[in-house]
Amino acid sequence: MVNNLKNPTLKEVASLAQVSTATVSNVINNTKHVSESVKKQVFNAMEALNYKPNEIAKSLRVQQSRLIGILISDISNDFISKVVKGIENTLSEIGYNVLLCSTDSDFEKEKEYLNVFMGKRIDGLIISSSGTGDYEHYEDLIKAKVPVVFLNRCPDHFPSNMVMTNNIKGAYSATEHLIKHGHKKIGIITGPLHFSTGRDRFIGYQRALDDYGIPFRKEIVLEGCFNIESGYELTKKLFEENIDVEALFISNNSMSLGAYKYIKEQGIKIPEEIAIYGYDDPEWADIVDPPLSGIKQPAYQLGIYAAKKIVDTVQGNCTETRGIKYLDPEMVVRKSCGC
Amino acid sequence: MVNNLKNPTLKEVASLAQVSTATVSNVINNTKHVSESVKKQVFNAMEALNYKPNEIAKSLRVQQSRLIGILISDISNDFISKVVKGIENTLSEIGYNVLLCSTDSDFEKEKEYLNVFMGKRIDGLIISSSGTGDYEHYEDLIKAKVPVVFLNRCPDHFPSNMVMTNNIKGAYSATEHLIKHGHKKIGIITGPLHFSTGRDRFIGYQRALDDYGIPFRKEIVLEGCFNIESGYELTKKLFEENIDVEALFISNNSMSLGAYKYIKEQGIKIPEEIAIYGYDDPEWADIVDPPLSGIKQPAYQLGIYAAKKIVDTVQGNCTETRGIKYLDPEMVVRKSCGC
DNA sequence: ATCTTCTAGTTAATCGATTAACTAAAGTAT
DNA sequence: ATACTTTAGTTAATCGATTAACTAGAAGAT
Repeated sequence: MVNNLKNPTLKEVASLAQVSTATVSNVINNTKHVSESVKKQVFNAMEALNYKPNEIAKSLRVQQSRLIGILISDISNDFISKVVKGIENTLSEIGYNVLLCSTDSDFEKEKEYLNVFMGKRIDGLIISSSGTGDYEHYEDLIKAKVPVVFLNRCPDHFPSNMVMTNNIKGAYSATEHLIKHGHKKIGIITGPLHFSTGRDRFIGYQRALDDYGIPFRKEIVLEGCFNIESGYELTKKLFEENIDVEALFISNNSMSLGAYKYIKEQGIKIPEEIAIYGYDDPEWADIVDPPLSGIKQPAYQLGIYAAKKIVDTVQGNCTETRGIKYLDPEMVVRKSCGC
Repeated sequence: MVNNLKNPTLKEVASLAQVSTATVSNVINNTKHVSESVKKQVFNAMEALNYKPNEIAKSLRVQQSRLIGILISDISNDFISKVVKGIENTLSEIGYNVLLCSTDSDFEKEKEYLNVFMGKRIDGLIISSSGTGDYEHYEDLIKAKVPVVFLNRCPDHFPSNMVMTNNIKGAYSATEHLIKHGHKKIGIITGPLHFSTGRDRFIGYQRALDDYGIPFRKEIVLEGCFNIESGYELTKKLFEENIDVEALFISNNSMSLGAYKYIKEQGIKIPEEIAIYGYDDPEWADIVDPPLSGIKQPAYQLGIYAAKKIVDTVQGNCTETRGIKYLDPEMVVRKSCGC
């Protein structure tokens, strides 16, 4: 009797079907013509043994793992998880799988993961991470010629393709909208300015002020981390220090949540006492009071695009090495801005 | 010169260090005593070539992939993504990696993924999925002796370990709390009753009514899917059909969001016109008006526990085959219930 | 009838690691 | 001095697939 604990091998299938291993392989992969009768024997043998090809052995031989790594800072972020969903759905359709790594923006962890990725011989990598803006550790990837696509947060001088939303444009629209409501004293709660997301949204904000002739005031730029706590603390600071501001542009979903938390606690009125325009369009945006106006990023689409791009690169159908694709964000106007 | 496009192999390291491949392997894995001088030669050679062991080759030889599959319905769900984060963080520390598959509760997709998993020879699998309550397709896993841990949604008669929150208890507490507010007409918006989560929360609800001598009324049980749309539609139905209800227990975060959406739209007053207790504790719970009372599940902890369990099983340190671990949910009382 | 081409398969090397079995040299006990 | 252990390494088989190179027989061309 066949050993039940071990998976049957191609060799066993071959011997049961009374053909060579080459023939079995050719049947499975449709790589050479095989007569119908022999095919049938092979299929029968596969069926009888409940054979499942060992993809590890295949990977070793053909030198590709069919694995795409995803390096992200935090899978539990609303926006990121939608991106990942887009990536996963797309890749699985093309026959690739996702190796997920969540770094918590920890530099050391990120470095370690890169080594794991190289060890597992991933075919390509999608990166939406990096806490510090320090990118030396990506050098190894470049050396090893691992195809990389950067998503949303992008290092400046890197021979890799990038996919991102047009953050400058989005932030510009939000700020412009507040200006059109008649506000001149518009503050910003921003994430780290060494992230491209943080920086670009800040630039959009600045540019809108500039275009409308509103002088830039350094004291109403509040920089923190892209998380709930930071949103809360900076809003608190704003009000406790009585900073002279009528409206606020907030740079991402988590920070908006934090801001709302403080504002609700204190019973401050939106938009009367402070008008708000956020970035991102979290699912809770239309059930809070007042509903949050935001800049909706096409998260799922972003994932799809990144997935397609990395596969194209892996398969050599994409010769571009520093292409930047911008997807446009969308204004979702609700009430928090004063509309 | 060494070919730069290909990763250096252990053989190349061996030849540069002028030792056998066995010795290099022993140095890397610390499997046999090797003299300091030889060790140094080997390390130098590794360094010089920038050698990274090929984990695929290793996997083939030692017959383990160090890969754990995760089969989930939707990574963009708030609760699930936290679970996944817990799993990933825990596994990566023990040297395992996560192969992520999101099924959208699509039965065919799930079947396909199981095949992919078997092909990739994952060492173990964590499942929190299955749309239909149909579990035959897991048979193959059992046959192939792939260790499985079920998370949160669990089939009834399966020789696998399970990790879940005590849904009955959580739902009981929520319902009991509404009863103690003096309500007798308490409806439920529930997910599919063929999911163990749906069913157990329903049971908890029923049991609480029973214990307090409140007669069960079939017409105030509204069953739908665990998503926003369903929460919205069922709430709409409730009010449009003028069903006689003072309070509502809502079975998960997405459905609560949908309910709030409808209620806000219609300007219905919570808790005066309808008191609400939800399941889950989404991040927006305390910024909506009134803040949502909920049953908080230890999502991250659940992930940690499942990860540890699957590794223990894989490594043979866990002989249990049908252990069920319940983690307790926690009541978070805010204002929507009437407090 | 002879030579060429085509068809349907087989044989065996290969991918890059691990590891059981072996060996030569040095150390130790009697 | 002899026999036994220990030490520090090597040799070669192995994991399970793919695939280039080969082969025997049938078909087709002249």
